[in-house]
Amino acid sequence: MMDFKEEKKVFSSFLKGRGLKHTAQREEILKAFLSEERHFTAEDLYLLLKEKKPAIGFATVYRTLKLLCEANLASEVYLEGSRVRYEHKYRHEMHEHIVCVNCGKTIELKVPEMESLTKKIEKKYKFKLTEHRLKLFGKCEECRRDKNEE
Amino acid sequence: MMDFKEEKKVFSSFLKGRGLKHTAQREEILKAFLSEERHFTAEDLYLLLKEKKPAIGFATVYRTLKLLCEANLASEVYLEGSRVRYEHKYRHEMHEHIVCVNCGKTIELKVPEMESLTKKIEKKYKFKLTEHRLKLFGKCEECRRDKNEE
DNA sequence: CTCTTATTGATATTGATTATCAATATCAAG
DNA sequence: CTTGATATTGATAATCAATATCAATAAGAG
Ligand SMILES: [Mn+2]
Ligand SMILES: [Mn+2]
Ligand SMILES: [Zn+2]
Ligand SMILES: [Zn+2]
Repeated sequence: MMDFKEEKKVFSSFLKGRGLKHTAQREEILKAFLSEERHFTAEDLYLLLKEKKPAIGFATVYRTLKLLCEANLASEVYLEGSRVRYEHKYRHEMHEHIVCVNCGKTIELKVPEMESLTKKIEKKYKFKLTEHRLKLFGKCEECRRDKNEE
Repeated sequence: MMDFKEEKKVFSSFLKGRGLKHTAQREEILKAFLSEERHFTAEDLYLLLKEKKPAIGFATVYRTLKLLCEANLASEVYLEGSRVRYEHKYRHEMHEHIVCVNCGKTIELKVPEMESLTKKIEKKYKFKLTEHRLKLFGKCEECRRDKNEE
Protein backbone atom coordinates (compact mmCIF):
# COMPACT_ATOMS: atom_id res chain seq x y z
CA MET A 1 0.00 0.00 0.00
CA MET A 2 1.33 3.34 -1.02
CA ASP A 3 1.56 6.28 1.28
CA PHE A 4 0.64 9.03 -1.18
CA LYS A 5 2.82 11.47 0.66
CA GLU A 6 3.03 13.93 -2.20
CA GLU A 7 -0.65 13.97 -2.88
CA LYS A 8 -1.43 14.50 0.76
CA LYS A 9 0.90 17.43 0.80
CA VAL A 10 -0.73 18.92 -2.28
CA PHE A 11 -4.14 18.62 -0.69
CA SER A 12 -2.95 20.08 2.60
CA SER A 13 -1.49 23.14 0.98
CA PHE A 14 -4.59 23.52 -1.12
CA LEU A 15 -6.76 23.49 1.98
CA LYS A 16 -4.53 25.85 3.85
CA GLY A 17 -4.34 28.22 0.91
CA ARG A 18 -8.09 28.43 0.88
CA GLY A 19 -8.64 28.71 4.61
CA LEU A 20 -10.25 25.29 4.70
CA LYS A 21 -9.87 22.80 7.49
CA HIS A 22 -8.19 19.46 7.56
CA THR A 23 -10.69 16.84 8.68
CA ALA A 24 -10.76 13.11 9.20
CA GLN A 25 -13.36 12.73 6.47
CA ARG A 26 -11.29 14.57 3.92
CA GLU A 27 -8.32 12.44 4.78
CA GLU A 28 -10.31 9.24 4.39
CA ILE A 29 -11.82 10.31 1.11
CA LEU A 30 -8.45 11.33 -0.27
CA LYS A 31 -6.97 7.96 0.65
CA ALA A 32 -9.87 6.05 -0.84
CA PHE A 33 -9.70 8.18 -3.97
CA LEU A 34 -5.99 7.56 -4.42
CA SER A 35 -6.29 3.83 -3.80
CA GLU A 36 -8.87 3.35 -6.48
CA GLU A 37 -7.48 3.15 -10.00
CA ARG A 38 -10.67 2.83 -12.01
CA HIS A 39 -12.92 5.56 -13.33
CA PHE A 40 -15.38 5.62 -10.51
CA THR A 41 -18.45 7.59 -9.52
CA ALA A 42 -19.07 9.45 -6.30
CA GLU A 43 -21.36 6.64 -5.30
CA ASP A 44 -18.68 4.00 -5.90
CA LEU A 45 -16.41 5.84 -3.55
CA TYR A 46 -19.17 6.36 -1.03
CA LEU A 47 -19.88 2.62 -0.94
CA LEU A 48 -16.22 1.85 -0.46
CA LEU A 49 -16.04 4.27 2.44
CA LYS A 50 -19.24 3.05 4.00
CA GLU A 51 -17.53 -0.14 5.10
CA LYS A 52 -15.19 1.79 7.32
CA LYS A 53 -16.00 2.53 10.92
CA PRO A 54 -17.44 6.03 10.94
CA ALA A 55 -19.56 6.09 7.82
CA ILE A 56 -19.02 9.22 5.81
CA GLY A 57 -21.98 11.12 4.40
CA PHE A 58 -22.81 11.10 0.73
CA ALA A 59 -22.78 14.86 0.49
CA THR A 60 -19.31 14.98 1.95
CA VAL A 61 -18.04 12.62 -0.71
CA TYR A 62 -19.44 14.84 -3.43
CA ARG A 63 -18.06 17.94 -1.78
CA THR A 64 -14.62 16.49 -1.30
CA LEU A 65 -14.36 15.14 -4.83
CA LYS A 66 -15.09 18.65 -6.00
CA LEU A 67 -12.28 19.94 -3.82
CA LEU A 68 -9.90 17.31 -5.16
CA CYS A 69 -10.66 18.53 -8.65
CA GLU A 70 -9.96 22.10 -7.68
CA ALA A 71 -6.71 20.99 -6.12
CA ASN A 72 -5.78 19.34 -9.43
CA LEU A 73 -5.57 15.94 -7.84
CA ALA A 74 -8.67 14.62 -9.59
CA SER A 75 -10.53 15.32 -12.74
CA GLU A 76 -14.05 14.65 -13.85
CA VAL A 77 -14.55 12.35 -16.75
CA TYR A 78 -17.70 11.67 -18.73
CA LEU A 79 -17.86 8.14 -20.00
CA GLU A 80 -20.76 5.73 -19.89
CA GLY A 81 -24.11 6.62 -18.43
CA SER A 82 -25.29 9.85 -16.95
CA ARG A 83 -23.09 10.15 -13.90
CA VAL A 84 -19.80 11.88 -13.58
CA ARG A 85 -16.74 9.77 -13.01
CA TYR A 86 -13.42 10.71 -11.49
CA GLU A 87 -9.85 9.84 -12.24
CA HIS A 88 -6.43 10.72 -10.91
CA LYS A 89 -4.86 13.82 -12.32
CA TYR A 90 -1.76 14.49 -10.26
CA ARG A 91 1.30 13.04 -11.97
CA HIS A 92 -0.86 11.40 -14.59
CA GLU A 93 -0.37 12.19 -18.25
CA MET A 94 -3.03 13.55 -20.51
CA HIS A 95 -4.90 10.75 -22.27
CA GLU A 96 -7.99 9.92 -24.26
CA HIS A 97 -10.54 7.13 -23.80
CA ILE A 98 -11.99 4.36 -25.90
CA VAL A 99 -15.21 2.80 -24.71
CA CYS A 100 -16.45 -0.56 -25.93
CA VAL A 101 -20.12 -0.09 -26.73
CA ASN A 102 -20.69 -3.76 -26.11
CA CYS A 103 -19.06 -4.56 -22.79
CA GLY A 104 -18.42 -1.07 -21.47
CA LYS A 105 -14.72 -1.64 -21.07
CA THR A 106 -12.85 1.65 -21.09
CA ILE A 107 -9.24 1.94 -22.00
CA GLU A 108 -6.94 4.90 -21.82
CA LEU A 109 -4.73 5.81 -24.69
CA LYS A 110 -2.10 8.33 -25.55
CA VAL A 111 -2.66 10.12 -28.82
CA PRO A 112 0.53 12.04 -29.47
CA GLU A 113 -0.89 13.49 -32.66
CA MET A 114 -3.43 15.50 -30.69
CA GLU A 115 -0.95 18.15 -29.75
CA SER A 116 -0.03 19.18 -33.25
CA LEU A 117 -3.63 18.81 -34.29
CA THR A 118 -4.90 21.22 -31.64
CA LYS A 119 -2.12 23.66 -32.54
CA LYS A 120 -3.28 23.61 -36.13
CA ILE A 121 -6.88 24.14 -35.08
CA GLU A 122 -5.92 27.02 -32.81
CA LYS A 123 -4.33 28.82 -35.68
CA LYS A 124 -7.05 28.12 -38.17
CA TYR A 125 -10.00 29.01 -35.93
CA LYS A 126 -8.28 31.72 -33.90
CA PHE A 127 -9.11 30.11 -30.57
CA LYS A 128 -6.75 29.89 -27.66
CA LEU A 129 -7.40 26.28 -26.69
CA THR A 130 -7.04 25.15 -23.11
CA GLU A 131 -8.48 21.67 -23.18
CA HIS A 132 -9.83 18.98 -25.40
CA ARG A 133 -11.70 15.76 -25.00
CA LEU A 134 -11.57 12.93 -27.44
CA LYS A 135 -13.74 9.95 -26.83
CA LEU A 136 -13.82 6.97 -29.15
CA PHE A 137 -16.53 4.33 -29.34
CA GLY A 138 -16.36 0.89 -30.85
CA LYS A 139 -16.11 -2.80 -30.19
CA CYS A 140 -13.15 -4.29 -28.42
CA GLU A 141 -11.32 -7.33 -29.71
CA GLU A 142 -12.95 -9.79 -27.29
CA CYS A 143 -16.46 -8.63 -28.03
CA ARG A 144 -15.90 -9.05 -31.74
CA ARG A 145 -14.43 -12.48 -31.27
CA ASP A 146 -17.29 -13.63 -29.03
CA LYS A 147 -20.00 -12.70 -31.41
CA ASN A 148 -18.27 -13.60 -34.66
CA GLU A 149 -19.22 -10.22 -35.91
CA GLU A 150 -17.08 -7.64 -37.50
CA MET B 1 -38.79 29.00 -46.01
CA MET B 2 -37.73 25.60 -47.10
CA ASP B 3 -40.09 22.73 -47.57
CA PHE B 4 -37.90 19.92 -46.23
CA LYS B 5 -39.54 17.49 -48.58
CA GLU B 6 -36.78 14.93 -48.31
CA GLU B 7 -36.62 14.98 -44.55
CA LYS B 8 -40.36 14.60 -44.29
CA LYS B 9 -40.19 11.60 -46.52
CA VAL B 10 -37.43 10.07 -44.43
CA PHE B 11 -39.49 10.54 -41.30
CA SER B 12 -42.62 9.15 -42.91
CA SER B 13 -40.92 5.98 -44.02
CA PHE B 14 -39.31 5.65 -40.65
CA LEU B 15 -42.68 5.87 -38.95
CA LYS B 16 -44.31 3.48 -41.37
CA GLY B 17 -41.48 1.00 -41.05
CA ARG B 18 -42.00 0.92 -37.32
CA GLY B 19 -45.76 0.81 -37.35
CA LEU B 20 -45.94 4.29 -35.87
CA LYS B 21 -48.54 6.86 -36.72
CA HIS B 22 -48.26 10.14 -38.48
CA THR B 23 -49.61 12.89 -36.25
CA ALA B 24 -49.99 16.64 -36.35
CA GLN B 25 -47.64 17.02 -33.38
CA ARG B 26 -44.89 15.01 -34.99
CA GLU B 27 -45.25 17.07 -38.12
CA GLU B 28 -45.01 20.33 -36.20
CA ILE B 29 -42.03 19.18 -34.20
CA LEU B 30 -40.23 17.98 -37.30
CA LYS B 31 -40.78 21.34 -38.99
CA ALA B 32 -39.64 23.29 -35.98
CA PHE B 33 -36.62 21.06 -35.62
CA LEU B 34 -35.62 21.52 -39.24
CA SER B 35 -36.12 25.28 -39.14
CA GLU B 36 -33.81 25.76 -36.22
CA GLU B 37 -30.14 25.80 -37.10
CA ARG B 38 -28.59 26.17 -33.64
CA HIS B 39 -27.72 23.45 -31.16
CA PHE B 40 -30.89 23.59 -29.12
CA THR B 41 -32.38 21.79 -26.18
CA ALA B 42 -35.74 20.06 -25.98
CA GLU B 43 -36.94 23.01 -23.96
CA ASP B 44 -35.84 25.50 -26.60
CA LEU B 45 -37.91 23.66 -29.12
CA TYR B 46 -40.82 23.34 -26.74
CA LEU B 47 -40.85 27.10 -26.18
CA LEU B 48 -40.78 27.76 -29.90
CA LEU B 49 -43.70 25.45 -30.41
CA LYS B 50 -45.66 26.84 -27.53
CA GLU B 51 -46.34 29.99 -29.47
CA LYS B 52 -48.26 28.02 -32.06
CA LYS B 53 -51.95 27.42 -31.73
CA PRO B 54 -52.30 24.01 -30.17
CA ALA B 55 -49.54 23.97 -27.61
CA ILE B 56 -47.64 20.73 -27.75
CA GLY B 57 -46.76 18.86 -24.59
CA PHE B 58 -43.25 18.79 -23.24
CA ALA B 59 -43.17 15.02 -23.13
CA THR B 60 -44.12 14.82 -26.78
CA VAL B 61 -41.22 17.06 -27.73
CA TYR B 62 -38.82 14.79 -25.89
CA ARG B 63 -40.36 11.70 -27.38
CA THR B 64 -40.29 13.03 -30.90
CA LEU B 65 -36.72 14.24 -30.70
CA LYS B 66 -35.79 10.73 -29.70
CA LEU B 67 -37.61 9.40 -32.75
CA LEU B 68 -35.84 11.89 -34.98
CA CYS B 69 -32.54 10.58 -33.71
CA GLU B 70 -33.54 7.02 -34.40
CA ALA B 71 -34.57 8.08 -37.89
CA ASN B 72 -31.11 9.58 -38.39
CA LEU B 73 -32.51 13.03 -38.92
CA ALA B 74 -31.17 14.38 -35.64
CA SER B 75 -28.36 13.63 -33.31
CA GLU B 76 -27.75 14.39 -29.69
CA VAL B 77 -24.87 16.61 -28.82
CA TYR B 78 -23.35 17.31 -25.43
CA LEU B 79 -21.95 20.80 -25.20
CA GLU B 80 -22.36 23.29 -22.39
CA GLY B 81 -24.35 22.57 -19.29
CA SER B 82 -26.20 19.48 -18.25
CA ARG B 83 -28.87 19.29 -20.90
CA VAL B 84 -28.77 17.40 -24.13
CA ARG B 85 -28.77 19.41 -27.31
CA TYR B 86 -29.83 18.40 -30.77
CA GLU B 87 -28.54 19.10 -34.23
CA HIS B 88 -29.38 18.15 -37.79
CA LYS B 89 -27.89 14.96 -39.04
CA TYR B 90 -29.50 14.25 -42.38
CA ARG B 91 -27.31 15.52 -45.20
CA HIS B 92 -24.95 17.14 -42.71
CA GLU B 93 -21.30 16.20 -42.63
CA MET B 94 -19.50 14.86 -39.61
CA HIS B 95 -17.94 17.65 -37.59
CA GLU B 96 -16.37 18.54 -34.28
CA HIS B 97 -17.10 21.42 -31.89
CA ILE B 98 -15.14 24.16 -30.22
CA VAL B 99 -16.72 25.87 -27.25
CA CYS B 100 -15.59 29.24 -25.94
CA VAL B 101 -15.36 28.85 -22.19
CA ASN B 102 -15.93 32.56 -21.81
CA CYS B 103 -18.95 33.42 -23.94
CA GLY B 104 -20.27 29.95 -24.67
CA LYS B 105 -20.09 30.40 -28.41
CA THR B 106 -19.91 27.07 -30.17
CA ILE B 107 -18.49 26.62 -33.59
CA GLU B 108 -18.45 23.59 -35.80
CA LEU B 109 -15.33 22.52 -37.52
CA LYS B 110 -14.18 19.88 -39.93
CA VAL B 111 -11.09 18.03 -38.85
CA PRO B 112 -10.04 15.99 -41.87
CA GLU B 113 -7.13 14.49 -39.95
CA MET B 114 -9.51 12.62 -37.68
CA GLU B 115 -10.17 9.90 -40.18
CA SER B 116 -6.60 8.74 -40.55
CA LEU B 117 -6.10 9.21 -36.85
CA THR B 118 -8.96 6.92 -35.91
CA LYS B 119 -7.76 4.36 -38.45
CA LYS B 120 -4.38 4.34 -36.78
CA ILE B 121 -5.96 3.98 -33.35
CA GLU B 122 -8.15 1.12 -34.54
CA LYS B 123 -5.13 -0.80 -35.65
CA LYS B 124 -3.06 -0.09 -32.60
CA TYR B 125 -5.72 -0.80 -29.99
CA LYS B 126 -7.57 -3.50 -31.90
CA PHE B 127 -10.92 -1.79 -31.61
CA LYS B 128 -13.44 -1.58 -34.40
CA LEU B 129 -14.40 2.07 -34.01
CA THR B 130 -17.83 3.28 -34.93
CA GLU B 131 -17.89 6.80 -33.61
CA HIS B 132 -15.82 9.49 -32.02
CA ARG B 133 -16.40 12.79 -30.34
CA LEU B 134 -13.87 15.54 -30.18
CA LYS B 135 -14.71 18.60 -28.19
CA LEU B 136 -12.30 21.52 -27.85
CA PHE B 137 -12.41 24.24 -25.22
CA GLY B 138 -10.77 27.62 -25.25
CA LYS B 139 -11.25 31.31 -25.69
CA CYS B 140 -12.51 32.76 -28.91
CA GLU B 141 -10.86 35.71 -30.61
CA GLU B 142 -13.41 38.29 -29.43
CA CYS B 143 -13.24 37.22 -25.83
CA ARG B 144 -9.47 37.50 -25.82
CA ARG B 145 -9.60 40.90 -27.45
CA ASP B 146 -12.21 42.19 -25.01
CA LYS B 147 -10.27 41.28 -21.95
CA ASN B 148 -6.79 42.04 -23.22
CA GLU B 149 -5.78 38.68 -21.95
CA GLU B 150 -4.02 35.90 -23.64
C1' DC C 1 -8.91 26.68 26.67
C1' DT C 2 -11.97 29.62 23.96
C1' DC C 3 -14.27 31.34 20.32
C1' DT C 4 -15.00 31.99 15.58
C1' DT C 5 -15.72 29.74 11.51
C1' DA C 6 -15.75 25.74 8.62
C1' DT C 7 -17.65 21.12 8.28
C1' DT C 8 -20.64 17.43 8.56
C1' DG C 9 -24.55 14.52 7.45
C1' DA C 10 -29.46 13.91 7.34
C1' DT C 11 -32.66 15.45 4.50
C1' DA C 12 -35.09 18.50 1.30
C1' DT C 13 -34.69 20.45 -3.17
C1' DT C 14 -33.52 21.09 -7.79
C1' DG C 15 -33.20 20.15 -12.73
C1' DA C 16 -33.45 17.24 -16.49
C1' DT C 17 -35.56 13.50 -18.33
C1' DT C 18 -38.64 9.48 -18.36
C1' DA C 19 -42.74 6.73 -16.93
C1' DT C 20 -47.71 6.46 -16.14
C1' DC C 21 -52.24 6.45 -17.64
C1' DA C 22 -56.82 7.92 -18.99
C1' DA C 23 -58.56 10.35 -22.86
C1' DT C 24 -58.04 10.84 -27.79
C1' DA C 25 -56.43 10.29 -32.57
C1' DT C 26 -54.91 7.42 -36.37
C1' DC C 27 -55.58 4.24 -39.97
C1' DA C 28 -56.39 -0.40 -41.93
C1' DA C 29 -60.19 -3.14 -42.79
C1' DG C 30 -64.91 -3.71 -43.76
C1' DC D 1 -67.79 6.52 -44.21
C1' DT D 2 -67.75 3.60 -39.89
C1' DT D 3 -65.48 0.63 -36.82
C1' DG D 4 -62.18 -0.93 -33.68
C1' DA D 5 -57.57 -2.17 -32.46
C1' DT D 6 -53.69 0.20 -31.35
C1' DA D 7 -50.63 4.14 -31.03
C1' DT D 8 -50.35 8.87 -29.20
C1' DT D 9 -50.93 12.66 -26.36
C1' DG D 10 -50.27 15.64 -22.40
C1' DA D 11 -50.79 16.46 -17.55
C1' DT D 12 -48.50 14.92 -13.95
C1' DA D 13 -45.88 11.78 -11.02
C1' DA D 14 -41.62 9.51 -10.63
C1' DT D 15 -36.74 8.95 -11.15
C1' DC D 16 -31.93 10.03 -10.93
C1' DA D 17 -27.91 12.53 -10.05
C1' DA D 18 -26.29 16.31 -7.82
C1' DT D 19 -26.73 20.37 -4.83
C1' DA D 20 -28.64 23.31 -1.11
C1' DT D 21 -30.16 23.78 3.67
C1' DC D 22 -29.33 23.86 8.38
C1' DA D 23 -28.68 22.56 13.15
C1' DA D 24 -25.16 20.12 15.55
C1' DT D 25 -20.21 19.44 15.76
C1' DA D 26 -15.22 19.87 14.98
C1' DA D 27 -10.99 22.43 13.77
C1' DG D 28 -7.48 25.40 14.84
C1' DA D 29 -5.78 30.32 15.54
C1' DG D 30 -4.82 33.04 19.22
MN1 LIG E 1 -8.80 8.03 -17.82
MN1 LIG F 1 -22.79 20.65 -34.45
ZN1 LIG G 1 -15.98 -5.10 -25.31
ZN1 LIG H 1 -15.96 33.79 -26.60
